[in-house]
Amino acid sequence: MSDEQRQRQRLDISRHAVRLFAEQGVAATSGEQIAQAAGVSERTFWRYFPHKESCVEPLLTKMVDAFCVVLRAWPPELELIDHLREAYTPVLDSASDEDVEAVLEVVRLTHGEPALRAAYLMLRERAEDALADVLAKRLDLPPTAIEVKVQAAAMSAVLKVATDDVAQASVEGVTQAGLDGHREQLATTLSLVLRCLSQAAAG
Amino acid sequence: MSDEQRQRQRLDISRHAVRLFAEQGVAATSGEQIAQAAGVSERTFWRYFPHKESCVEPLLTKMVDAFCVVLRAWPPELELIDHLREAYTPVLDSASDEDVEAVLEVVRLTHGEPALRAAYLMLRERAEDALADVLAKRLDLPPTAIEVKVQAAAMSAVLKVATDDVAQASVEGVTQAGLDGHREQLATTLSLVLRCLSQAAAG
DNA sequence: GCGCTTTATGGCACTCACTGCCATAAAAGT
DNA sequence: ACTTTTATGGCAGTGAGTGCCATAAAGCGC
Repeated sequence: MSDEQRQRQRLDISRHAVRLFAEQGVAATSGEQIAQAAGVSERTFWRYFPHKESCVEPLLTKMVDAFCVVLRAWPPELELIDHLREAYTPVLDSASDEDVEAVLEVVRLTHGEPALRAAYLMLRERAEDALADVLAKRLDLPPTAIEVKVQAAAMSAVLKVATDDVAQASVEGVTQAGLDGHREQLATTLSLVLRCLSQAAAG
Repeated sequence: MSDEQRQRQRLDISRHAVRLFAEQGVAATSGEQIAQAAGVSERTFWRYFPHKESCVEPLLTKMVDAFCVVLRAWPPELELIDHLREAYTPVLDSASDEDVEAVLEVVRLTHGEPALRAAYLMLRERAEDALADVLAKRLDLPPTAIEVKVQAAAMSAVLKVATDDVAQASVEGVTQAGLDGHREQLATTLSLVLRCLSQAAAG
C-alpha cells in the first residue's frame, strides 16, 4: 500500500474521531466506536493509531505542514510580514472548510481535555523543530544554536496565541474576515518578534 | 490527612518510580511494581497518581516551583542577571543531591520516552503560565497580553535549552562547576532575551 | 490467465492501566 | 468511649493497546 493511501486513510479516520471527540468527549469515545465510524475493524484502527489521542494528529499536522511549507518558501529578501500576506492565504484555501473547522475544534477541545492537550503539545514541539530548521538556514546557524531555538520558541508562542484566538473567535463558524484578521495579527507580531530577536542575536 | 503529608508521600513514590523508569524503561515498569517499591498497595498508588507518567511530576515541580519562587522574589530595581546570580544557587542547595540527579535523569529520559515527554511538556506549560504571571506583574500588563505570553515563552525556551544542556552534561554526575556554568548561561541569555523583548513591547 | 510472495486486514485472546464498590482501619472530633 | 470522617486495601470490571495467527487482497513473474 502506498504511503499516500495510508495518509489518506489516517486522515479519514482522524475526521471521524475528532467529530466523536467533540460530540461526546474523548474519554467517552472508545476505539471501537471510532473504528466503526470509520468503517475499519478495531484491530486495524489500532494499527493506524498507537493511541486514541493521536487521532487528532493527521488533521493538525496537515495545517502545521502547510504553514511550514509557506515558511520554507520565504524568500530571503522579503520581509516576513509581506511574505505571509502574500502566501498564507492559499494555505487556508487549500484545505476544505470542514477540515479548518475541525482543526479549530480540536484546538478548543485541548482546553479541558488533558489527553488532547498532551498530544497537541507533542505536535507543537515537532513543529517548533521544523521552525528552527527554517530559521537556522536563514540565519546560517546550526539548528541547535540557542538563538535559533529561542527565536523558534518565540515564533511558536505567537502562533499558539494566534491560533487560540482564532479558534476562540470562530466558535460559531469561521469567516473570511476572521481568518484575515488572524493572518494580519500573526504577521505583524511575528515580524516584530523576529526582527527584535535577530538584532539581539547579532549584537 | 494534611496536604503536606500527601505531598511528601507523592514525592516519595515519585522517587521510586523515577528510579524504576530509569532502570528498566517506562513501559516495562508496571504500576504494581512502583506501588510495591514505594510500600503502598496498588490501589492507593493509583489514587495518588492518575497516570503512570505523572509519577515524575512531584520531583519536577519541586524544581520548577523553586525557580518560580526565585523569580517572584526578583526585585524590580535589580537586573535579572544579578538577581539570578544571587538567588539561584540556594535553589539547588535546598534540594538533596539525589533529587537533583533524579530530575536531570527524568529530563534525559524524556528524549526517548514519549509518554514522559508529554508529561514534561504539560508541566512546562503550567510553568510557563506561572512565568507569565510574574512577568505580567512586572510589566503591569494582564497575563493574557501577547507581549507577556511571548516573553514567557521565550524565557521558557531558554530554560528548556539550559536544562537540557546541564542534563546532558551531567550524565556522569553533577558537579558544582557544571551547575555554576548552567546558572551563568541561563542568567545571561535570559537577561538578553528579556531586555530585547521588553524594548519591542514598549516600542 | 495462473501460482507465488508480500502485505493489509480481521478475529481472538491477552496484558495492563485505571476505576468503582465495598469493607475495614485509622484518625479526628465531641 | 462513641461517632463520623477519611485513608487504605481487596476485588472485580472496563477499556486501551498488543501479539498471534488465519485469511484476503494486492503485486509480480510466468
